[in-house]
Amino acid sequence: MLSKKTKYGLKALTFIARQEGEDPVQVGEIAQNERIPQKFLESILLTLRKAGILGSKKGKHGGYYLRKEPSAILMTEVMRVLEGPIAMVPCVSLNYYEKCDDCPDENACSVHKLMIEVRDSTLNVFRNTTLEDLSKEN
Amino acid sequence: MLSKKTKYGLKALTFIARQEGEDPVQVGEIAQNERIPQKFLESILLTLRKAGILGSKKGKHGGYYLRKEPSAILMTEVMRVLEGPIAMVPCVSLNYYEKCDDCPDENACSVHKLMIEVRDSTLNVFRNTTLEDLSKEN
DNA sequence: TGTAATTCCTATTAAACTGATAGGATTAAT
DNA sequence: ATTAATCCTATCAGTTTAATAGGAATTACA
Repeated sequence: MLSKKTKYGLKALTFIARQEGEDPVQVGEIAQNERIPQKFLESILLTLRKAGILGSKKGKHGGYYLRKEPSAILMTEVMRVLEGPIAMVPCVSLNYYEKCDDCPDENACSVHKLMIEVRDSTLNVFRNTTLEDLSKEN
Repeated sequence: MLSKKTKYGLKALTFIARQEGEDPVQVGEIAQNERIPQKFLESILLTLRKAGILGSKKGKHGGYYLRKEPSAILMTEVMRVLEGPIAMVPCVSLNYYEKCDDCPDENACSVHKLMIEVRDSTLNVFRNTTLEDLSKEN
């Protein structure tokens, strides 16, 4: 399941991308338009900022803005920040690899084989989708 | 993340498939060989039986066996039984569709678009993988 | 210089889910 | 009968998720 955190985060990024060129976008405005609990959204945008995807301006008239062009923001990056590893199993993760304690031989493991395929096909989608793609109306 | 339930279930099915042609395979044997907590595995195999993937024989010399050829058991079926919907979001699920309460227009939703692509690519893997594929010694 | 508006940070919470265990009922072979 | 297996229900501790609360820090601007 996709967590609400990720869902909200993606919606917020899309919202900001659609405003681009103007002033920073405020959490309150996003929350209202996308029907996201504001306090929850605050913490999500903070995460995206710490990950370097968003920048922020504090104080009155503050808000959030993209650090890169929407076309330069890949879903691989966003999903890893919000949802964590893309692989469904650590023993198949590119960025967060971990050996299974049970499995004696990874290459003989049927789950391992299957999960590599799932990872690759999902990765293929995320690598070929940018925030710009998400932001297109239609 | 793939649940342990699914991971254990897949390993167990693979184990049974590799024995095929002989007597029913006992939970204890699978548990030992695959290092799975036996009681937990019992409940998993029960689920697979109720879903029609496994058959069982009770009492002494009892155990579990496949109801179909390994080559006829698709990962779509197995994964749905063990892990639930393949889609990461209900509004994109083929078999368990549910509307989002927040989203006013599904077709305008950026998350929706992305998750359809992920679903399709994952589905593509599961539709083209059978238990026979998993069971091949590499 | 003060006030309002905003991000930033930490802590807490209720509910759900996960992984596992416990105990015994039921069934079948010998 | 006895033994060995599946079947079934309940329970539990731990983790995660989604959300809330409260206020500190920062900035615009009158």
